[in-house]
Amino acid sequence: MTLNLYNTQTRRKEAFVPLTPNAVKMYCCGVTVYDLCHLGHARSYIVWDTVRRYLLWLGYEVRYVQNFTDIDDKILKRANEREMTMQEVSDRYIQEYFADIRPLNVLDADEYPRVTEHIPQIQQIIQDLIDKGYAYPVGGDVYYQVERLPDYGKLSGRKLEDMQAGASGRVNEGEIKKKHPFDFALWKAAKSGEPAWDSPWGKGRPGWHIECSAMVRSLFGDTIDIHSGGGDLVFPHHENEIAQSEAATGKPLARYWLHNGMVKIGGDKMSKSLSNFITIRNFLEHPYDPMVLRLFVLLAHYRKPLDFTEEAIASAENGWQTLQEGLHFGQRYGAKLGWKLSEMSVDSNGYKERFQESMDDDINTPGGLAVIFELAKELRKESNLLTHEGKTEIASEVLEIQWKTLVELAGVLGIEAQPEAATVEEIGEAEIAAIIEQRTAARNAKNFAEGDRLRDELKAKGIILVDKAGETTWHRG
RNA sequence: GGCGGCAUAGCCAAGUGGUAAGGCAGGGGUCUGCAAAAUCCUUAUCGUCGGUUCGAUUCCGACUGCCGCCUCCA
Repeated sequence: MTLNLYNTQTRRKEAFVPLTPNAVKMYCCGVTVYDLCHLGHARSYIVWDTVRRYLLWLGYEVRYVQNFTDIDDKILKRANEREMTMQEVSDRYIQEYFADIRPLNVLDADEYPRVTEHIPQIQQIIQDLIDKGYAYPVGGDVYYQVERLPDYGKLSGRKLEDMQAGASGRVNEGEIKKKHPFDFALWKAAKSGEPAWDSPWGKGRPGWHIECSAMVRSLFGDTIDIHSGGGDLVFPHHENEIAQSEAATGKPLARYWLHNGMVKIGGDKMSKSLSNFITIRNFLEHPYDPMVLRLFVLLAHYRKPLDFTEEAIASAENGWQTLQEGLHFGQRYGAKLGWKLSEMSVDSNGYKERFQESMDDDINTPGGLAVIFELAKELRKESNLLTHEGKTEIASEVLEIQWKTLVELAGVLGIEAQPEAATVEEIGEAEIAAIIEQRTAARNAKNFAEGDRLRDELKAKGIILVDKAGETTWHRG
């Protein structure tokens, strides 16, 4: 089986072959740290984390790097508003990033390079571009000259002459300095009061796109395997990264460009500028288990738009309950069934194969989840039988393999259940037995109202009664 | 204006040239005093119109609708 990934640059699914066998160099565009992360960020990092986990599961050695953009106009603005330094703002929101993203079971990156820590490398690549004639300094700024690169626009599939400058309605002043409207800043001259670094072109700071080019080159070398990010970064950000890096090195920047679809709310893209975003924090305050969000995201294919609705979340929440019951099976019944918890990797009924088949097809997580749900539902059923009937027809070893397969495959998607908390002993077994006895008496006397009342009384204390022929058993809900 | 994407059941969502996974929600039956659990059954001609084909939801074209990007953006 071969992993196929949809490459934005070629607009096709392509067989994934890393530059170095068994090792994957993956770079993901991170956040600009001036505010809390919203559900769009959550989707993006859950998706790329899942790709990373899948590659690991396939046996690749993955080096995953994700940057923090800690120099930016919006950070400066926020710093001024709050009378903080730029670094105080970015440090704060880097902390917040981890506080929000880690609970989603997104693995930490191997490295988190920051722009402010790569100024020399950035200046070096700018100098290289000037030396090679791809960039020009003007009055303290340095611009990339897009017309010098014949294939500028190859990632996003556009031509300079087709684009409408300023179509987004956000054109800055200072346009006159540029030779072409789509030339973009590699280095920006310092304005008074802003943090600035010395450079051959005067005091200033880096432009937005150059950081990724510089950090990729510095950490990985000329070419990486996978470069990922949100679909809204295709143009101009990634297009410009390609322009910079490939002009500077003469080598392809990335072999596979992967982009996730946007999260929508009420039909529109969730974004800062539309002020229609929900932060991860707001969402989890509901409260929802973070796994609900992870499941919601993975229930859709990563490249498609994902509409955030209450109904879809409710659906994910119920689905999570199902998965959780399957995932808890081992904890609940493993010991009782005499599992030895030995290492075994027998694939039962081709579950892993079917899972892999879906995931190999451009990370088709909905297909992978179908397999996971199948396992979880079977285990939930057996769990119910054990709880209510005290027995199951399925051999213990079979259940053990199924459960391990479930845990393994769910884990590939980063879906994990917390161990069930031991229930607080609000009520002793003797007391329960006494109430059951009272209830049995009431029921024998056809006083079902009293019987139901006693059942509800216990239910309120987390005790679920099950009437079977001749006896009533109980378990903690 | 340019580039790109999407349209599948009540909702979410995969997928395939030979009559469509999965999740959520719902309906009906068996069992039960009622529940719970189990179990059986049940809910789609895949946006519209053409074309190619023995046959298309799946390929091609047109149309309609929605969305994203065109120097803030995950």
